[in-house]
Amino acid sequence: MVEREPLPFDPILRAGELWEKHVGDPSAMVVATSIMRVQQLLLGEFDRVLKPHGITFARYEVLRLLSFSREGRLPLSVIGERLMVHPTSVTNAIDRLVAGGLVDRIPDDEDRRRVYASLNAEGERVLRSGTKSLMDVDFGLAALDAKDRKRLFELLRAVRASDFQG
Amino acid sequence: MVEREPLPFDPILRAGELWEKHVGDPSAMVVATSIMRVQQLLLGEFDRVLKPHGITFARYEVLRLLSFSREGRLPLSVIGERLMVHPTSVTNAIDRLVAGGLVDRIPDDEDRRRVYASLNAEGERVLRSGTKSLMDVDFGLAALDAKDRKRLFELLRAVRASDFQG
DNA sequence: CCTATATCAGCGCTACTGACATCA
DNA sequence: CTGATGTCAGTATCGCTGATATAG
Repeated sequence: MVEREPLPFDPILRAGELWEKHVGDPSAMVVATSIMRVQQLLLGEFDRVLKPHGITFARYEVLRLLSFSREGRLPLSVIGERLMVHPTSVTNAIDRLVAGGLVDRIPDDEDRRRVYASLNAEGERVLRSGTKSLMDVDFGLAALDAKDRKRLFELLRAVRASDFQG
Repeated sequence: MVEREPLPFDPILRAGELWEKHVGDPSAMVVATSIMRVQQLLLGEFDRVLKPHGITFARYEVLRLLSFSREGRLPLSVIGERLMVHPTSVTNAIDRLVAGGLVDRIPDDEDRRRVYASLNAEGERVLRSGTKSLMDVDFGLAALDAKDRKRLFELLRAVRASDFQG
């Protein structure tokens, strides 16, 4: 994130006005651009508050997913499926979590192609402290009240409808 | 983007249920996670439809910004300010647009520290065809009607309020 | 044979830090 | 001198392709 003075105008709103004049209906363009910018703002803040804990937000999500599983461990393929990331990205993320001492790789005796990623005690500690840091900054969404969060969640849910059934 | 079968359940909704049980109020977490996923979906689709035109979405945004300026050219510092990206990222993006023959670098005679990026005829052609491709897929937002787009824009605007005054 | 799981090498992209040259 | 502009080297992250080993 670059430190910057606030602009004297909303750059996306301005782009929308020019788009309407020169191209046509700006409703989809301004929303898409807003999504990109908000994601950049949030991810920047998350990585900044998680940095003291030695993890990125992507790795935080892996830790959280593991902690929510019944035995604190999941096959790498399942991790990729749930977090919607590429298999090689999962291998890479687990490599780094293992190197950081937060997760262990455990081979599956029943299906020997499989490897589990398993949250260990240090991983649980880092997950707890990282969660506290993220909640302290309200996940970057302090500007929204409960009702707004619910509306925003539902609107975004419609956009990612292709991810799941029902 | 990985080709994948839709999950039989919404993974973010499930994470929210578990979060509520083990951590607390999930309203901010599920919205933040949704933003990350929707951004990933949209960017994947944009880069896929723009690939035949030889540009990424980031470079598309530079072309669009230049085309909206009075003379089709802007100093690199202004580009970084408007698109909220790091100065070195601007240099990198312009490098690639120049290499692709879409933009020219023009030194400023009045302030010789400055360099303009200037949209050329080929850049205008690529911008037009790229815009058509993006509009053909409705910027990934075909699931939302006009009213939903407006509501989503306003909610996201509150989150990025630190970017601008007013 | 075909498919699934995980890994590895390598490439492209973006973001950033730190350093630097140039110039108002 | 101070501060602004742009560039460069180098690093980190992530996403992907293609290939490979292993196993069901």
